[in-house]
Amino acid sequence: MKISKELLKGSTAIMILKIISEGDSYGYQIVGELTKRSGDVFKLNEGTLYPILHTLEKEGYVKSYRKATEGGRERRYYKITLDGRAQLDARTEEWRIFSDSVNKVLGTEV
Amino acid sequence: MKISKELLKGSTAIMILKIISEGDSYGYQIVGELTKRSGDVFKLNEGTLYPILHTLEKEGYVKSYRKATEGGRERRYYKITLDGRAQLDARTEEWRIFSDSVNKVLGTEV
DNA sequence: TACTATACATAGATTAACGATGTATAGGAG
DNA sequence: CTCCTATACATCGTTAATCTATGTATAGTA
Repeated sequence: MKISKELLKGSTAIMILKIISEGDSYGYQIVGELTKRSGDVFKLNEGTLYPILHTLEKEGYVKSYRKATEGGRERRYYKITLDGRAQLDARTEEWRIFSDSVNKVLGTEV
Repeated sequence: MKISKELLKGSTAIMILKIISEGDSYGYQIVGELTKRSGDVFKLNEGTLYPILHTLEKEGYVKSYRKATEGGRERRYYKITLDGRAQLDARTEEWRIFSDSVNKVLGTEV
């Protein structure tokens, strides 16, 4: 099923931050990881991903560095900062409260 | 906690439809019901609610009718249609898949 | 009589995600 | 060697949902 892009709003950045928090990662890898973990539900567009990464860096939640593969290809890796970890915790809690509340209204609680 | 408005996007219309599905309801009542059920997490603005109601009606998911209270005050009640019920089911399922997927990525599963 | 809650409505601003498009390189197929 | 595909990063313009602000009007209360 294709998920409406509107549902996605506000939750994409935190999922990206979560993936980076588990180990330095680069753009293309993040897209793949998100697709895999969500069971093909989320297929992030590059036009969505890269601006988010730039914003996260500008806000100080991640730091990037360039590194070459064995093949000589350059990649831009992202590393989470302390501020980023705090932000991740806060937004994860926010997600929990939000989704609980929606479930209460919809009556889809377990 | 105040929930980021971006998280809300895409889930508001379905919550409104759900409330109407349980009994004819009018604007102001819906706002109050949503606030109550979510435990004060969702406090919908009127500027958000009314355009959504108009859109739901234009799409054929609800039908409205005017009715006066004992006091003589006019209210616009909304009633869900058959199409609206089908839409509610479909979007509820979409929400379930979406939130499951976010939880998978965030590792917040039970 | 004045204020507050109820009740509905619309306009403009903001913002996130999307699609389209562009650049460049590595690796494999032919 | 050449062409094609996958990888890798990037930006621009569009779309859409919500918000804030503002407006109108009436019922009930102080």
